[in-house]
This record gives sequence, structure tokens and C-alpha cells, in this order.
Amino acid sequence: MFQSYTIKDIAKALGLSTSTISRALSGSYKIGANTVKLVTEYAEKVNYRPNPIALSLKAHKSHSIGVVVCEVANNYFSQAINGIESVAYNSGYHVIITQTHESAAREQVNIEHLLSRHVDGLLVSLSAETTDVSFYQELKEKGLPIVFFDRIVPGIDTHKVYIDNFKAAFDATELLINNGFKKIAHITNSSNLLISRERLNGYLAALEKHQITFDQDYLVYCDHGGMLIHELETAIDELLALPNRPDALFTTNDRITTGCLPILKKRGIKVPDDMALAGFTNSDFAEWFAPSLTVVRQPAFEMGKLATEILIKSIESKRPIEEYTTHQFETELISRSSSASAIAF
Amino acid sequence: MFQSYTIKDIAKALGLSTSTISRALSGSYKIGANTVKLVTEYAEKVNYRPNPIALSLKAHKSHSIGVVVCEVANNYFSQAINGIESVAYNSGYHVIITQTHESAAREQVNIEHLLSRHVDGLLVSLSAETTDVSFYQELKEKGLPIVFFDRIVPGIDTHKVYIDNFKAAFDATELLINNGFKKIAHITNSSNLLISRERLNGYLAALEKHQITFDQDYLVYCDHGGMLIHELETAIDELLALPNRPDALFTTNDRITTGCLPILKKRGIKVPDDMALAGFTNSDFAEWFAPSLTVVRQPAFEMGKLATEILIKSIESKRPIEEYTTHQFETELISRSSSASAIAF
DNA sequence: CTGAAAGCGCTAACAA
DNA sequence: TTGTTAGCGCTTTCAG
Repeated sequence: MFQSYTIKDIAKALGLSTSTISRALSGSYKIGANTVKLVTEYAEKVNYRPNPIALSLKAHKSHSIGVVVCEVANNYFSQAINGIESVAYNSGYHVIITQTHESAAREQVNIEHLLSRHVDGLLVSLSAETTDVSFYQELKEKGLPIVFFDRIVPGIDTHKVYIDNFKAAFDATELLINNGFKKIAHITNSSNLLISRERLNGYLAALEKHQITFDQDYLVYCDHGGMLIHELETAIDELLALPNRPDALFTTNDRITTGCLPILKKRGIKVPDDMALAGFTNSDFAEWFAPSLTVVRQPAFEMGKLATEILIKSIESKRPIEEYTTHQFETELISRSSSASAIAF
Repeated sequence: MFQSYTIKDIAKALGLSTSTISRALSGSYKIGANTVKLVTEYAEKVNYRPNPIALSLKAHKSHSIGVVVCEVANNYFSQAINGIESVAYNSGYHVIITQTHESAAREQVNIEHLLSRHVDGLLVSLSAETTDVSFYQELKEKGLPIVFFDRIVPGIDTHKVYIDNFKAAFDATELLINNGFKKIAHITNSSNLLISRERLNGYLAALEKHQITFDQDYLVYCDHGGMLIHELETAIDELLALPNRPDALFTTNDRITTGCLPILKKRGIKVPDDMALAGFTNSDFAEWFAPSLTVVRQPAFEMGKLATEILIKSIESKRPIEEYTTHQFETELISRSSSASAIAF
């Protein structure tokens, strides 16, 4: 068993009381300069480290924050987590990461687990399946600081960090239109998610602006965000089977976007000649795919960072009632081969 | 401030003592059945959760394990971390992840930080820069359980989880040779790392088996594992400037392997026609690169899992002296276009 | 300027 | 079967 020095050990060794040691170490002003010197030097020598657990017990704080995301092995979320950890680490907070795998039940279990861990606050990106968010409302009312990021929930008044989904979707769709594609299908995540609805609206608005009639058959939902084994394959096959087969795909999350290419190739569909592709992904390799991918990229790291800064500020705030902030980041639309006009070649 | 019920609250509410509550909740046998029922029902009702911090303080355990890796945003390590978390989560342990960015100094600081967090054990993959491992030896001797994974250290007698680096490198090199390449350069991580030396030996053995003379110019080290901005570019440019330019590249880590393709393309080098490529990477997208990548893939998830299982067993073991285990996993060699013989086309 | 003592939430001797 | 008490490591009144 690994044991380290305690304040008591130092007190005994130096013939002082534990409170003197505590005060000397914390730099209290009412301790003799030489006592302070004696104590700090000894502490240094024996490599004393305060027990954070005892500190937490005293301060009623766990110094940990809970994170709820659908999965870690996802470009967007792993980058966001990077941002989260960078801030948390520097502020002395642990980060406990939980994955929902897009299941509402798992989300509940994870929240339970995080609560039992007595986290000081929550960083949440909703699961695709979640419709009942009343427990978040309750938690918030009980005083637990919560920041929603990316997949925010519109009904709860708390801090929110996300992007301008309408604009991002509008721009990506318009890029496809401007490249000569008129039959643009839209594969998206569950309509439970606000971001899906906002992105759908952006897509619809772009079609409308260019007088393209929306075809209901061109809208396909992956209710589990593409995490179910054949979810995306089924979605694509449905579109391919359409009598009036679409000539482009606009997709709205990392897993769906990067998942399309392999499936299309397997079906013998050439991208972009037979089917153009543009979608949300934060993959660093989008440029090196064959063909290179046209993507909407979110500032994931910055989003994670800001969300965590807001959360920690909220945790450490004295007054419980506060103004809730909403921050919308800008996205980046990067045009590459997968959306290149077939006519141009 | 978010507050939840304590054992004391329940005791007061029910007119019982805290120890009775504690015993009733822990299912102690010497408590009246109706008392147990009363207590558990009340606890259920008020949503009681034991404070893990108090538990930790009592048990002298933080229920957290420290992880040291070079970086999280790396296919191999993110997958290994997935495995680590899956086991840790199910065993009730926190995972605190720290990144060295291949710096020995950062590694020291991280270890300091983890120790100050009073982690119960360490999961370590050395930084490329690290040469002095005496502090690990000290920690181990003081009784802190440590499991090295992937980048293990040969000098310290403790648990080790890694792969058969010699064989993996030998097979990959031989694949290139069998595809007709004779001038195979080797770009590898710092020679500080045992895995670099073992992989180099595998590469050399394959050359020797096929009577290919080793050219010292064909061996290039990226001492920071390719994490420095121009490290890999410089390495590749050196090779390209050689009078007898190599016709193939064998690379030994995720960042180097996936980093080669963009740089070669920028230099106008066609893969595999001008330069074949085979290397270690755990990228899920290797197949969809242009050209698709020939890779050595490690069972990252399983390695993280096993390392964590061993660590937790070690933490929870009563007797401090134990047998140390060493486990070598098999790797997977997947042949794709990037190493295809130019002659065949 | 320093020490004694209480208390954070919980468990586990020890009593009853 | 239940209650009392001490103690995990630390901070913080309250005394001195």
C-alpha cells in the first residue's frame, strides 16, 4: 500500500501541532517566519502532499466534473474532451467521462453514476434518444451547475455552448446546389435533437432559396446517430433504391459522414460523380480520404474549453442565482472533391 | 451548492443511530429485518447516495488510477484509453489521464500531479524523451502499483503489457520486400524507447533474411515521435534528398504513419509508385485513404483493458509482494494499396 | 503566535 | 440488535 506523509506526521516530527503545520503550509499570516520556514522545508524534504480527499470532504466539493457524451471515439467529441480536460486540469478539476451510446437509459445511468460520485457540475451533450429532460431540470433547480454543449436542450434555462446550426447547414447545402446538385438527400440524426431540427431547417431554407422542391423521400433519419450496426447502410440503401435517386448527400454528424464513403464504395457508387457528399465531421483526415471530403468543421476544442470555463465559474460562484449565457460558435465549411461538380470534369 | 442526504440525515429522520443506518445499508446481518426495510426504503425515497469521498478517506484509497500517455488524440492511445475506461468504470475507479507530449519534463510533472491526487496506481506508456526512469523504480519500491503498457521499460521489474514488436516489424518489412521493394527506409520514434529498438531489430532481421544490405542513411529518427511541427517533414525530405532515394517507407507509430501521406503528396511523390508505405497505425480510416494504407494494427482496446485489469488486481491485492506478469499481444498486418508492388501495375 | 478540539461523512471496534 | 465513540487528513473556530 502506497502511503505518504500527513500533516500529523510533520507535526509529530517537528513537535508542533497539526494546526500550526496547516497554517504554516497555507501561508497564514499569524505564524512565525521561522516556524513557517521550518515547516515548509521539512514538508519539502519529505515530499509532503496534502490529501485531496480530506480537502474535498472538508470543503464539500469533489473537484470533479461529469461529462456526458454519446461516445469518445468520435472526432468531434474527442477534440471537445481535449478542450475540457485542458481547462479542468489547469483549474484542479477531475474529469469523469461517460458515454451514452445514444441511449436515453444509459444517459440516466450515467447521470446516476456521476451524482453518486458527487460531481461538482455537469457538462452534457444529449443522447439522440433522449426526450425526457425533466431530471436535468430538477438537478438544475437543486443547484447543480450544468452546461449543455453541442446537443443542447431548448427547454431548460441554463448555460449553452453550441454552433449556428442553421447557418452551417444552409451554407453546406448551398455549396452542393452551387456545384450543380439539385437532388440533395439529407441523412441526419434523431429529430429528438435540437441540432437535427436546426440543421434540417438550414437545409430546407437553402433548397427554398434556390427554388428546389423538398422531396420528403430525401430526408432520412438515423435515430441512433449511425451507431447501430446497419443503421446507416439501411439509410443509404433506401436512398439508392429511390426511383428518382438523389445525386448528393448532406450529412450531419461525424459518424454518418465518415461512414458514408465506405458504404457508397461498397455499393459501387462513385463519389462525387454518382453521388456528391458534404457533411459535418471533425476528422483530421478528411483531406486525405479518396475522394477528399467536403466538410463542416466545428471548433470542438474551443467549445469544450468554453463550456468548461463557464461550468467552473458557475461551480465556484458564491451567489447561486446567475445570468445564463448562450454562446454560438462559427463553423468552417471546407470545400473539397467529394462535392465537386460532376459537370466540371 | 448541490447537497444530498447523508447517513446522519437519515438517522435523525428515523430516530436511529448513524451506525445502524450504515449497517442497514451495507446489508449487515446483525440488523433487524424491519429496520433494514425501513432504512432502505427511506434511503430510496430521499435518493440517498453514499459520499465516495468520505469512503475514500476512510479506506485510504482514492479509487482513481493515473494514466500517462504521450497524447490522447492518437488512434492507438484513444482506443487504449477506451479499454482502460471500460474496465475502470466497471470496477468503480476514476481514470485521470495525463499527456506528456513526448516530453520527459512533462512526464515528471504529470506523475507529480497524479501522486498529489493520491492515485491508487499508475498505467504508464513512456514519453519518447524519457531516459531516467529511476522515479518509477522508487515509486514501485514504495508500494505503488504500476503497469507499463506499449512503451514499457525493460529495467523495472513490474507488470508489462505490450506487443511482439520484433515480429510485427519483421512481418511488415518482409511484406514490402516480397512486393518487390528493396530500398526500404525506416522512420521511427526515439531510440530511447524499447519499442523503437525492437522494431528496428525486426526491420533489420527482415532485410538480412532477404540479403538486403542495411543502409544507415535509410534509418531516420523522429525523436519526438513526429509531434514537433516539422520533425516528420524534415525526416522525409532527408530521405528524398538521398542520391539513392528509397522506394519504400516503414514507419512505426500512428502520427508518423498517417503523417507521411500528406507530406509525400505535397512533395509530388506518388504512393506506392514512387514510394511505398507501410506502418503502425490504429486509424479506422486507413482503408479509405488515397491510397489505402498498409498497416500494422495493435489490439489497443484489449491492451488497455488487460493493463487495467492487472493494475486493479494489483491495487486490491492484500499481499504486497507479487509475481509480475508480462503479456505480449499479437498484432495484425493488413496489406493494402500503399505497399502494392509498382511492377504489378 | 500556537495549541486543543470539533467536524466534514462514513465505518468499525467496543459497549450495551 | 442497536448505540457510542473514535478516527481517516484536513481546516478552522476558539482558547491561551
